[in-house]
Amino acid sequence: MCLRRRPPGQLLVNTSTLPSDQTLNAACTAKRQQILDGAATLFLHNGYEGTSMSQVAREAGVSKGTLYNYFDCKAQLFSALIEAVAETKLRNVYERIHSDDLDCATTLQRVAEAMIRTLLQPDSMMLYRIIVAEARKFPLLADIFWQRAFGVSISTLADWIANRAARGELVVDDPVFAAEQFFMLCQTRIVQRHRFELPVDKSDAAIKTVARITSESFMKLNGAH
Amino acid sequence: MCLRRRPPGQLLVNTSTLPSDQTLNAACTAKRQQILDGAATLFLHNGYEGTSMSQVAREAGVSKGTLYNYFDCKAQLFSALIEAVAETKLRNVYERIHSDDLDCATTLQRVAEAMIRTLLQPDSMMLYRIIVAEARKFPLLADIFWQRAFGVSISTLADWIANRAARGELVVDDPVFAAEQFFMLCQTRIVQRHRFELPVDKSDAAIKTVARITSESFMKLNGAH
Amino acid sequence: MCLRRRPPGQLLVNTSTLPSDQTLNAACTAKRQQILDGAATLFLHNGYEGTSMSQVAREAGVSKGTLYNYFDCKAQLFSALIEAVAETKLRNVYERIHSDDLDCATTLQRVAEAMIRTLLQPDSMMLYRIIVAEARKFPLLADIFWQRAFGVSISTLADWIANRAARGELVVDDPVFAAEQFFMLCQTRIVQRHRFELPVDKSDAAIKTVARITSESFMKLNGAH
Amino acid sequence: MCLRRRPPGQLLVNTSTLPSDQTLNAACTAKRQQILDGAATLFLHNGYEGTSMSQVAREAGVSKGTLYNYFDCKAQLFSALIEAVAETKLRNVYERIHSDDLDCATTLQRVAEAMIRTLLQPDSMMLYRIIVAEARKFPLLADIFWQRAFGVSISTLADWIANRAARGELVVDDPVFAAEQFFMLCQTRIVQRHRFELPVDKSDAAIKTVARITSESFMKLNGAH
DNA sequence: GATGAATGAGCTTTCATTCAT
DNA sequence: TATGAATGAAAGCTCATTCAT
Repeated sequence: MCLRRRPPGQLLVNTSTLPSDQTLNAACTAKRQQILDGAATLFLHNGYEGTSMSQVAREAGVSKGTLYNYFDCKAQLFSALIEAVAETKLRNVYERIHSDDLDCATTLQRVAEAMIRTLLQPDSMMLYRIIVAEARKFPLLADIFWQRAFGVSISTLADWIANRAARGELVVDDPVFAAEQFFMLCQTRIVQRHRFELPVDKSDAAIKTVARITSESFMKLNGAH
Repeated sequence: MCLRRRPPGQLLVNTSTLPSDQTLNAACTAKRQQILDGAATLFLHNGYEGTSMSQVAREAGVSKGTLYNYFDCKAQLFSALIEAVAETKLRNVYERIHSDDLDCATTLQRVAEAMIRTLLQPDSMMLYRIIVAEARKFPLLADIFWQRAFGVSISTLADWIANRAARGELVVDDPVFAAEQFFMLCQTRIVQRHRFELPVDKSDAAIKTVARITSESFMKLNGAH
Repeated sequence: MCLRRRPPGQLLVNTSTLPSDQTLNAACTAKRQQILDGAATLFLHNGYEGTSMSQVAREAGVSKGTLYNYFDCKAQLFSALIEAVAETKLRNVYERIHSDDLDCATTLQRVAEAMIRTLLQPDSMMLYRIIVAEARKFPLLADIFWQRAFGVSISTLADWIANRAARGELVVDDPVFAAEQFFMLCQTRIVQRHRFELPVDKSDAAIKTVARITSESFMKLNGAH
Repeated sequence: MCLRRRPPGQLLVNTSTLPSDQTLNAACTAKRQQILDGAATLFLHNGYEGTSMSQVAREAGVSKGTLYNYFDCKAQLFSALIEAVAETKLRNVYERIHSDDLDCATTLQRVAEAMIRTLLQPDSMMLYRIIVAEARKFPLLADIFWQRAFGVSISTLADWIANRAARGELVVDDPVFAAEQFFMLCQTRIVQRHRFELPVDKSDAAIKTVARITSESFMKLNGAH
């Protein structure tokens, strides 16, 4: 048995025991991916407790036995899934950051807009919900999520900020902290309220406005003047 | 065909049917409170799905039947609990705001510090996790939480900001948005990372530093000069 | 607000979704039959509400999980059982009708006797009790019971009556109504009283007497003279 | 404790222990009637298992404690109720029989019609369902029902038949059996089918037709010619 | 006598996991 | 390796009955 259903304390999933990518042959990987695809649909819709292994098996088109050939238990499947999903979600945000032939304010506004839109996507929103909800049970998960999603965004932006500071366009002591502030400011109003399922204007115009204010605020805080 | 346990759509709990603050007699209230206390311990530790009604009964020292005499179903108990908890959690934050004979920067720094400390408390942290996780299933919950916790903090701060702007100490177009930005900035680094269970310096000094930076940032954005 | 266990209205079990007589493989059918056998014992003894799924599982020698692998819910198991039982119960009655080289009165007396004996069997009696008791909750059940049991008997007898009328041995306007009257007359005294658990002579002789009177009555009502 | 919830064998309620009518003071009787009225509504709508003591208490406007002051257990309350209800239900049927200044056929047709209408009433129908369903568990109940309802009707009609036979209008060997046959014939088609919740024409015309056929049939079987 | 809060066994149903084929 | 039938613990919830007030 892998795990008790309702663990009294922490539910530790040692991700180091996951079959790592390099040692898997192709056929195995294909089936594994098939399972992960099915799992993604369900976990991101219904959460961890709301998804049953039978559902995953059906959705993925494999038997329950096969499921357990590839993943030792539900928690491990979940971990593997979040690992896979987190990686791809915020990619377009920091790709945006690299297109940096524009002035600071404009770039930041575009990044802010991309960030807001990404965070509002149903998948991302659900991912955030799940990670925050299950972070205590799956501490490694949050770590993975941070490293592959938020963390990457922050360090990418921090690098960009340091670069612009070097050029004299910004004046920044701690680029990482500044980047973190920037991402927090992005979440003002729309993202934050949407997380609480509160009614809020999520129109294009509203998003652009928050993005603009965020960019302007950042420039006020860290601009060269 | 057969009754589904997990409804596909929303699980609406009409909180207006909760025994409200009418004149419940003392005995009734005492037992009710006893149940809520037990429920708090468990729900705030293990989340909604992770807590069973049997556990709550045992923890509260009552029988399952008694549980259901006071609350129609698990969802309603949960709702009532969150309602009760949310109310008390952020109270000290906005009480801090009213002690306003100090200069802006100092007041804001104290508010930021109180906010950070509150959000870092295990209960608050768990409350945030649960609300975000279950907001889809319990839309009214998030609403309550917002109205009694975050919402109150924001509008209290917004009022203070408007007041200081009237005095000429701040220059602010949209006091509510400014307040929302302030609270987002409070969550930079420590709170945010703690939510993801990432290692982060949560020392007094670290908290004071983030509070100071937050206050300074706000003043840069909205100060009279 | 919360999910009610007992719906106020009808409990519809769409029997068309029951695994029908398709080509179920042998193993599946064997286990299914094993469950139905256990269910028959209990439901026919204790009725629908008086039988629990745990009891059925124990009686059938399977786990509760297995029960639910074969039947979606208690109502469906019950429906499937009644469907299976109803079919076999009255078969020997209408088989009796086909042996028709005898004169009318003798044939009818034999049919009446078979009918009375069948209706007095503990299983049939209990089946009648259950169907009548649960007809409101399971309208399709009564329908099935009628179509496979009483209905078949009536239409078989009605055909026989029409045939004899064509031969000039009977004079009948409405063969179906005549058949219905015949079956009601069969239930006079012994069957009726037994249904109410009243003391009544159920001896062979008594049965033969009622059968004879029934046959004679029918001939008086519909005989050629 | 009065009775186990799910009795393994028979559920005997010794009705001789019911507080008999003469020894009860007025106040007590009033409350008792109040309870029985509430119980009638529920038991006749939802059956024995489908009715809870809490519901009865609420419907009757008394506390559960009071319920148990007047009736030792659910089974006894149910017994007392059926006893009370059965008595009143078929009264109008045999009252019809006494108005006997008409010719046989007409009287019988009126009695048949009254009988059919009575049996089709929702209360009577439900009473029949309940008695038949619970007869095994409550053997005394069915006895009571027979003695106060069906039995009275039969013996009243049998007396009338004997009287008319003495007048030479009928030729009957066994008036009781003839009466039983008459009541069975009344149940042909409409009543029988309605018991199985099958669709059937329950119009005034249809009822009159069955009543007429029943009367004619009886006259054919037992008329003076 | 009347109340209704409290009890706890029992109900239907779900689901992670195993294992014979 | 893949299957899916089988398991059984545990879930949410009900209800006849008791008893302190």
